Formats: sequence, structure tokens, C-alpha cells
Amino acid sequence: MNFIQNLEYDHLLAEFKKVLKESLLKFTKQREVILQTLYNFPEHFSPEELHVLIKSSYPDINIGIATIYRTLNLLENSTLATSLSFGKAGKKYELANKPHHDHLICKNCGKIIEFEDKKIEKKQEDIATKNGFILTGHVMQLYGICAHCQKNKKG
Amino acid sequence: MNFIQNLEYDHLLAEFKKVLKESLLKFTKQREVILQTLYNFPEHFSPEELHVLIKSSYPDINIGIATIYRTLNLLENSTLATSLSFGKAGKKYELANKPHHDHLICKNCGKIIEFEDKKIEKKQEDIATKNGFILTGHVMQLYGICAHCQKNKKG
DNA sequence: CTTCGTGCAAAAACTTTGCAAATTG
DNA sequence: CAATTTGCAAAGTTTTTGCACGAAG
Repeated sequence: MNFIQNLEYDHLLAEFKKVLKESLLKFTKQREVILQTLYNFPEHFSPEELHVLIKSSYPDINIGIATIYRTLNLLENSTLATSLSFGKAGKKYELANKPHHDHLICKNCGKIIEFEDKKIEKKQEDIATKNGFILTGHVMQLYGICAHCQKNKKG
Repeated sequence: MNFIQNLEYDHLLAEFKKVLKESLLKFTKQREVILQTLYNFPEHFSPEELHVLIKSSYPDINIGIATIYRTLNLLENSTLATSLSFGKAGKKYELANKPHHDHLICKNCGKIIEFEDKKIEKKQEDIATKNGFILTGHVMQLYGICAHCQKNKKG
């Protein structure tokens, strides 16, 4: 399964293997394929979507939905991945060690766009400092209506 | 159910009634109590949590979990409420038109400091516009350790 | 009065678990 | 080889739906 020569992915994979080794768990094709798919695609996937995508991307690998769920839970418990959901869309997973980013979310269709803004992050630091806090993290979600849903609005 | 004299809530309620009337739906005790509970508590609730809370807060009103789900979907479809979830916790609902949520939160003692920053809000607008979104709201939480807890840190 | 809403229980959708066979270290 | 993982199917959960009765307009 090593089609990809990519330092970032290699690092992620090494991290995953380390987590597995620490818990005396095993590295399997199914686990690798799930990690790889989460890495290769920018979207956030539901377990079901991941399952369908993997089955079509790797027709030679047999993988059941239970394995998807078990692996996603494993990734989430080891903080390699996180899940989130907005609006009517179900829970979606993404890798956690992507460069830090925030989310712009369509309240109508649930579409998620990731973004990052250094100036905002700097201001957040300033606000924390001004209030005597040591900042350790943040969550920022912007809600709105995406271009597509604006157009499709009847009226 | 009109215990509360509160312009903000009155406005919300009027909005809800307007939405109902437009779709020829009816205003019921159950629907009012759900709106009121979402308004009165700062937390985000899962359907199940809301159900338990409402049953204990309003023991005289009989309300089934199906009604909670139906009403939350109604509120979400009419954009009066939104749902979201992070990590292992299930989906939680909150009113969409609450006043700002910008909070600085101490991870150690739970202390919450509210803040507002015009420059960040301006940047958020810019980000939404650049991505074709009409911005309707946002959530921003900064996590850290407050001055008091920094001092009291054992070690 | 007519229509919609409700609670209840059944159905559907989503997620986890038990088990025997297969794979990993 | 011993121990974990897998797919499958069954068991749990969560959410939605159908229906007859009650409430709202």
C-alpha cells in the first residue's frame, strides 16, 4: 500500500504505528487504508461514506463497516482524528493533525470549508494574555449560507 | 407559560409563532416549553437531555421524546436553532439567535470570561465573503489556564 | 369542526459487540 | 504459535414514522 511518498503522510503513519505499538495492537491493511483515505481526501467523511469510498478505491481489500467504526474510534481515542457534525448532516471524521484550521459551515447543507487566519489567531493570543490566561486551544466556527444554497433558495 | 418578561425571549417567541403561522402549523405547549428551555439554559442539549430536563421542569406537561425530535427538527429547519457535535458526545442543539458566544474558558476551574473583538468579527466577515458565504453567526471559544489556576498549580 | 400535534409503540437507521476464522508480530 | 483483527450477523442505540386520540385555530 505504499504508493505515496510523502513526508507528511509518513509522519502520520509512523505516529499511528507508534500508537498501535504502545497498546500492543496490530497494524493491518484495513487500518492503513482508512488512515490513507482520510489523509488523501480533503473532505470530512461519515463512516458510511468512508466505507463506500474505500471499497471502490481498494476493490482487492475486503472491509466491513464494523472495521471502519472500530478504526475511527481508535483514531479518535488516540487523538489522531476528531469527529464533528453540524446541522442535519451526520457525524464526520477528519484527521486531527492537519495544520490548525477553523470551520466555515453552511447551515443549510452542512458543507464545511476549512480556513486559517493568522491575524485572528494572534488576536486570540492577545485576548488571552490580556486576561491573564495561558492559551491552550480554541474552537471557532463561522455559520452561514454557502453560495450554492443561496442560489437554490426558492423565492 | 408566560412567566418571563423578557424582550429578547418575546422576540424569539414571536419569530417562532411567525414561522409556525407561515406553514399553517400550530403553537402548542410542548413547542413553547422546548423553545423556552433552550432559551433559559446556556448549555447545549441533546434531545434526550432536553427531554429529561423538560419532564422535571414542567412535571404537569406530558411530553414524549418523539415530540422533542420533531420540534428540534422544526426549529433547525426554520433556522431558529442549530445542532452540532464534537468528538464522542452526541448531537447537541442550541438556539441560533442567541447573543454572541465568545468565551475565554479556564480548562482547570471552568471560569468563563466573555469578550468581544471587533477586529476578529470583521475578519470573520471577510473570510465568509471570500468563500461566497452569507455569514449568519459564529461560535468562538478560547481555552486556557486562568491566572488564578496558574498560581495554584501544584508542582 | 377541520386540521394538525401528540404520545405511544413499531420501524428504520446508525453503532457496537460476540464469535469463529484469518492475519499479525 | 499466541494474540489480536476481521467480517458477519445479532444486539444495542438513536431517530423517525404510523396511528388513534386530543388540542389548536
